[in-house]
Amino acid sequence: MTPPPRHITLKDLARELGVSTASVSNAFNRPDQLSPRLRERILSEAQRLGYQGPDARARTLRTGRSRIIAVVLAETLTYSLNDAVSSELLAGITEVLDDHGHTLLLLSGRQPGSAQTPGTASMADGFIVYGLMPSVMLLSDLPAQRPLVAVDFNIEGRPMVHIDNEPASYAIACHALSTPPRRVGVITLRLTETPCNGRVTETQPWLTAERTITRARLDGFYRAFEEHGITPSSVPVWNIEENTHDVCAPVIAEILDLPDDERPDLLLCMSDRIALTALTLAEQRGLRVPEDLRLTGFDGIAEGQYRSPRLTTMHQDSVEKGRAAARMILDLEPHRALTLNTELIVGESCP
Amino acid sequence: MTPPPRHITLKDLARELGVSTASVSNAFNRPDQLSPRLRERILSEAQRLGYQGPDARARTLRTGRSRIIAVVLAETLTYSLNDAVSSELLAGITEVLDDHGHTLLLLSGRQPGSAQTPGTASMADGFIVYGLMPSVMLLSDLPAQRPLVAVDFNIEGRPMVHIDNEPASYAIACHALSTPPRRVGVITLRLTETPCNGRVTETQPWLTAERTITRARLDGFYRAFEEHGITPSSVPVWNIEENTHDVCAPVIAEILDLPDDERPDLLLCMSDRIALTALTLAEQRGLRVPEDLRLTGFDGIAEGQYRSPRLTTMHQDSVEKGRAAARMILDLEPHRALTLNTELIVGESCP
DNA sequence: CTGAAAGCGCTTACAG
DNA sequence: CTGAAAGCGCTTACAG
Repeated sequence: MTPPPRHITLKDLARELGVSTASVSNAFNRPDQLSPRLRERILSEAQRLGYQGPDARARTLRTGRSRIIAVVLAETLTYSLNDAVSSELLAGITEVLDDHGHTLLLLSGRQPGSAQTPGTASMADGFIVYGLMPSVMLLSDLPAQRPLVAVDFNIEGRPMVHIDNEPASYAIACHALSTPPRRVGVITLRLTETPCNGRVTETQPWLTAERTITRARLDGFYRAFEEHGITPSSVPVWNIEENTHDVCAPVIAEILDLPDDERPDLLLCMSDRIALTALTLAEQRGLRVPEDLRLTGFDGIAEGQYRSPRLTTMHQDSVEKGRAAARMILDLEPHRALTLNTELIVGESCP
Repeated sequence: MTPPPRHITLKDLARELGVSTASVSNAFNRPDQLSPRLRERILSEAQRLGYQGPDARARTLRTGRSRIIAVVLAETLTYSLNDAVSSELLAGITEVLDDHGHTLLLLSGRQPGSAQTPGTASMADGFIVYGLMPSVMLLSDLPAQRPLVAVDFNIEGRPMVHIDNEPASYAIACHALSTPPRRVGVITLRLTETPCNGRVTETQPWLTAERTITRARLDGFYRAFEEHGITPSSVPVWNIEENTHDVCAPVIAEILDLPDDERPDLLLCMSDRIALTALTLAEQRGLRVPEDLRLTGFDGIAEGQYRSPRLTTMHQDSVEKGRAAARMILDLEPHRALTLNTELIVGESCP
């Protein structure tokens, strides 16, 4: 007896059974291409020898399809996995991929490591790109021939899934301004060209609307301000560099610790994460929400609703965004620019 | 002029340049194996022709290494991506993988789709398995020869990363019981053999300690009860089927809506998610925490600390768990059973 | 320092 | 219904 080979292959199995490799392959992949009896014989012998089925690595090279879809995230993977909005997007994507026998590979456009191995990207059959790429991974590093869907931003000539940020922001600002504030403030995300975690001054250049959705959201706020007799340039803007509690907290603290006659009594925040941080810090300072401070968020994440006061926010369906992007990448839906609806949620933080 | 080929390969490039395929391969993979001049010539011609570098699919077959590590999650991907604890684990894993040029593939042991394509798993160089597998994906479907690290449970003969659940639970229960409660209750996760979302009765069979970490945690609670003169069997136990707000809420509501003389004034919860849901529902009912109800959690997720009252909980470092598992799978650390420390966090929910 | 050649494990027209 | 043969795109000893 020879010792069993470390690694049994389809060819080994075919030789063992005295059939061709084609029949073994067909036994696993196209049951209609061989007699049930032969198939049964092949499958049971495979089981006996511990052959787990055709190797995905070889199949992928041969067929040109890996059944892997890569999601390229603009932020770090650590951020994205812990952020409610991108987690929901990923959940929506995986839901559709899984239903269709595909698997998710996570890539980051921001991680230093990714630069070392641009190669792995070429494993994927298609790409879903979420958010604008910063410097590290250039879109041009992705295989140009393969399908690609952009989420929340536009790539010339590529399908896209997004929401209409300007009208959504306009709507929530109008709701908030329907009760006139004494002083309104805005907290933005990634607005300035150079990093700025705090009050935005007149002199700092802003990113263009092509580089950040913050611009479209700010446009919506400004339109509402003007309609309510507020001069946009008179409204203070604070910018947050990363949408996490730890990065938000010092900026929010700075705002809440302003003297009473300077502190806004209405804060329009560009994410629920920011608004929730403001809520916590306000409570810690004994500021009552909404009596002393009204707050609005954006996104409509669960955490903002499973609490009291509930957040007033503009809900976007990130799960559906992910599903739609996945359906397009799998060609289950026509490639196009798809705009999803948003919905105002009125909670107690800004009735 | 012939039209440019759809897809340029290493071989095309070599022919174009009049060099061997070996030199082109070396230009990309082993700079020391050819003269700088030739390398430069190859690289610039590659750029000119739009060749993005050796195809990962072919390289993977040839070398036997994909630089992909699969994480197999016991829960659905949708749950795992939205749960703070597994998100942190994934973040820890990706951090290490990325630093070493590897990429993360997400597999679920619970998704129906996975069963259709057991093949994709064989793309991965190694596997990190998180939590006990339910019926759908059997561990035996994974390639037996490849490295595998188990997280939070034991697979005979395989390395593992976990925490010591019994002593950790004992410690937090002792802290809580140091102020004697009038009535204590326990809320568990996945304790019973058949699904049960609510009060656990005497007759329901429990999963064994090999099947759920809940048993070890309950053992810790019971040891503390006995030391504090409480008969474990007298303590009511409620079980939660899934660690989400929506599944927790009705069970918690049932507990909080008990008549005053039956409602526990101390609830030991097996996760922060459960305890946070209890906190919200208690607040909504005007129950004061900790005066009317003391609560402890488990896990130490950020959401429990960025609020007031902060949760009293047992912190486990899920990020480090992920890092350790990833280091083992990449052979950066010896394969063994690694037990991480836990730390009691005393918040206002149970001072 | 460079090139010719074998082969990773599979799938798929195609012929019988 | 079954089998012989080509080839997916690359890497790697090995010879020169």
